[in-house]
Amino acid sequence: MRLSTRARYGTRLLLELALQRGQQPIQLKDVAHNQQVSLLYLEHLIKPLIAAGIVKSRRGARGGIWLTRSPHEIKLGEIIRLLEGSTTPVDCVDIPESCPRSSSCVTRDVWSELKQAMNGVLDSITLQDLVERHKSKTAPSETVYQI
Amino acid sequence: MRLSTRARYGTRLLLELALQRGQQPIQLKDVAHNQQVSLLYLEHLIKPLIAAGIVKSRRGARGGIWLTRSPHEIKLGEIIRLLEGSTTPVDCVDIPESCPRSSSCVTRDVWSELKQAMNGVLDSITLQDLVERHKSKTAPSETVYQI
DNA sequence: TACTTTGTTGACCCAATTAGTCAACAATAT
DNA sequence: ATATTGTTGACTAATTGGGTCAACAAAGTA
Repeated sequence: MRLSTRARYGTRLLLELALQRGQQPIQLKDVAHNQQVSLLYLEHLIKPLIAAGIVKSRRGARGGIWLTRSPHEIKLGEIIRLLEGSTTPVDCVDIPESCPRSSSCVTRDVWSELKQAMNGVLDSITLQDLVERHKSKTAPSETVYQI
Repeated sequence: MRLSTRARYGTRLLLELALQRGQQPIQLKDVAHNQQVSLLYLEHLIKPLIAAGIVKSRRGARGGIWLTRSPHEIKLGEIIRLLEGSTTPVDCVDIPESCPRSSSCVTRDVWSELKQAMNGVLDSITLQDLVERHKSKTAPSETVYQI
């Protein structure tokens, strides 16, 4: 049940875009550097995100990429499903015809519940949530700070 | 985030043992036939289950395998973790040292919540639950039955 | 005892997927 | 023009998943 690096790197890529959200497009090169991921690899990850319209890009000097929507309108589930294909633990949950047992299979029901639980978690968290969590991790409230 | 066939076949194997629970050991050959899975493959799946003590076996004529515990004492989570290694979506959740970002990484926190949600579902279901679900699927109550 | 049955083990293999690189190309700003 | 930056498709390397084979070990049965 491992998550692919596509999904993990992709999430960090988008988090980076959310954190640096501003006027300027952000360069893939910088994201690659900040997140310590190969630029060549990121170039491929970005494709489905652009295709889905979550990210836009501009080529050429001072080009780059940016989020098209506000971070609190982007659910993690959406990202993961996009990069991972689906969150289903087993094909038969999405495509009943892929297995003749589907209608009578009790384990299939369990995998379906598993998928729902996963989506439940992932759809309850937005990019904005990640941004806030990140801020509170890296810059703890001053009242907490001690000598 | 796909479940391996190990976990799926293994679950079905144990369900089969729970359904046929009785005096006689059950032969792997029969399970393979009923579940339409290669016997040669099942032989390997059974190994960790025996090692963990969930299943016992006897060789030779009229040998076979059987559950050592009552089905309502066997959680699905236990089975999956055994066959899949762990339910963690990412190594760093189980082994923080595997990534230098661990302590400050907000995506790691999310993957950790994901793991917990999955374990929550899987640990709330026992083999006995599966047995009952199976029975109610294959032999629906007579009051429901209609002409 | 000899033979049959059944589980056990380790080595091996094949295919698919994942992760990642390279190089040529297309667009855009200066 | 030319620097810069994203885009694309082909390619490769490594890993994993799924599965087979063959030799072996134990336990019953004639």
